[in-house]
Amino acid sequence: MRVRDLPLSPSVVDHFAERGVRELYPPQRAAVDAGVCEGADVVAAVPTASGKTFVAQLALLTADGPGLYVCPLRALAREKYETFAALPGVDVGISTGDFDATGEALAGNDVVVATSEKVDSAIRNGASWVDELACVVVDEVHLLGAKRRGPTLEVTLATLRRRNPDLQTVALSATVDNPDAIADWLDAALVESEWRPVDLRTGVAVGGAVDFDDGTNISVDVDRDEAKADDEGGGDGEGDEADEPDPTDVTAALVADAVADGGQCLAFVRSRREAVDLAERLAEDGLAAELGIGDAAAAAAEEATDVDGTLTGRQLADCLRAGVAFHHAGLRSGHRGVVESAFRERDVACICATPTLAAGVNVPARRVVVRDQRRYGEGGMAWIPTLEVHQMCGRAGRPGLDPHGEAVLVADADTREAVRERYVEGEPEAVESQLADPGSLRTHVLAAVATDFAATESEILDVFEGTFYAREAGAGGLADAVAVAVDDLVAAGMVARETGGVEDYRLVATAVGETTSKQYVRPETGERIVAGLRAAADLPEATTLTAFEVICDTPDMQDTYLGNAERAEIYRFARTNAAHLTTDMTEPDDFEGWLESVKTARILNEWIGGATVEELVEEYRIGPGDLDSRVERAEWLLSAAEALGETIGVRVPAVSRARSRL
DNA sequence: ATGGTTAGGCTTTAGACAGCATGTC
DNA sequence: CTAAAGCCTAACCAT
Repeated sequence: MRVRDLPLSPSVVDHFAERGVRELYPPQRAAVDAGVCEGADVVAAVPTASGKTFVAQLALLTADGPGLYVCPLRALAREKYETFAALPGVDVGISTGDFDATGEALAGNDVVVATSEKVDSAIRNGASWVDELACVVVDEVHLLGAKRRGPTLEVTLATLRRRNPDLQTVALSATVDNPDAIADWLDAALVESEWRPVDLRTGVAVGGAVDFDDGTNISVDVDRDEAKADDEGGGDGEGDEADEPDPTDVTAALVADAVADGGQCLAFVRSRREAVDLAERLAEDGLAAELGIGDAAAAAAEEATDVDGTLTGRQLADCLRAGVAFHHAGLRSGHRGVVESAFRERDVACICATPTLAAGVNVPARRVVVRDQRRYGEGGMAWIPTLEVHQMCGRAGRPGLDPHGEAVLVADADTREAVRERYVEGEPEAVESQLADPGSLRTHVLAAVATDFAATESEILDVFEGTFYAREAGAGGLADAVAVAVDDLVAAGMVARETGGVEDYRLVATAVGETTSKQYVRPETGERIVAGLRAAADLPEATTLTAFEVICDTPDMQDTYLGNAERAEIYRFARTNAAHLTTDMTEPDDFEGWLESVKTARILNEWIGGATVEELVEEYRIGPGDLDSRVERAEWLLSAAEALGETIGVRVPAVSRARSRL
């Protein structure tokens, strides 16, 4: 099947031809056969980089009206925006929290690219363009199973479809265990495929020997570092443990092997620090020395240095000069951008990364090495989900550049079988709805009431009827949980029962509930802010610290790790500033959590007081990127606080002061 | 006394979405 | 239901 046989305009056909796209890949063909070009609902569960974007473009270009492309990451939204904008004759708009092409202008676009939260927010704020859509494409639908963001996605999709029954829905998913359930939910045709444009072989490495799933194997020389080699000579009771090479040495050898062969590599590790350590080690090994990476790498290092004078920045620059980089969420977006583009330009031979890179922007490599398959989480060390490891592995293989991609999981003799079974042969997990989570349900129940979509519990259930959860668990499955959510919201002062008759009442959002929903904060956050503002108004002197304490002590602010060594210091800080804090230290519900909030508040307060990134990063042991994200959230939450203050008629000047100083 | 080594204990641990109204080059 | 690695310090050992 050829592109020019599709119902596309000649200029679009030319556009694709210029990029070498003339023939459809098998999964794309299957999607066309399923009717993506004729308005049919389609779920495509296919591997990363097998041409999902093209399927999205087909749906959006052939739709009879404006289209919406929903994706989970802002960086991804930006990337898709660029590729859609390159299409001839298509007006594209983008709408994400950090980058918004003016609300009303979106109505005029042929295609809008947005994050799911932004679409949800647009619905809550009554944006008109969402009702005029002819087609919605949801990328990475398997995120339906994500703890907090999954419910948003399914409720948003359900709402869009409910308000617009003719809406064509196209959902793109990674390969998961139950794509049929997703297709069933959307009444869509299912396209399932394992096909990839570049073959991928996955192997398990024990020592320097790698066995791939296609029966081939390779071996690499593992240089052990001296310290390990030394203690092997001395130890006697260790037995065969001496024969067990260090996973980091194995990883380094696998990376060096790929690089020596002219390929680029991604190495995934468990923590940020280990990503940095590994990158520094590879740089020291002179990994990319003979690659002639020289000038361009120096330029990238310079760019990294220009971002800030942080320790992280200096480490990154040093690594880049050696043709290596690290990548994790503690990096500022400027640093991430430098690393990503340097890698794409092939000025970097290897990126050592945490999972940020697994699902983010496009950075294909010849070989992917997954050093750690277990990671610390709630409740100790746990296996990383198969889906996630598959996404890391899926980054291997660059079309047109590599004969095939290679993914190598580093194991040892004891774990080899478990790793092989779980990740090489194992199926990815099934996607499960998280909507029943009380916290999520509360926010979406409030949204339904606040937008006047529902005024009774049974109407709320109607709103949720189109949801993945309802399809899986049955319509009545949510009734009890919704009743609890309503009670909670009434108790929180977000929703009121307006009696009309004896047993007859209507649910109405209170002014506070409405503002909370529109500001897109969770009900608990709205509640905490309202209480905080009232308390702040009673304080003899509310300062910017007060404002920060209030917004940091909410579930919408990410918490900041509080080390044992710092705890006493933060405690003292809280005591000496007790007059400016809204919480009585002697009887907090969650003292530890509150102390963490105080730490975050203190950081933000010093930030507006003129402290530099360098100082704060040093003093509070957080990454530069962590500071940025907290500042960003603080801006949002302070504006929510201002809006809430207005609706309850409590003015706290410190809130506005803090906000303008940010 | 000095220097070096080791055992044991303590600390730390992935990621990232959202509002809104103006002003500016 | 589930951990592991780095760093610091104190103790210990050899010279």
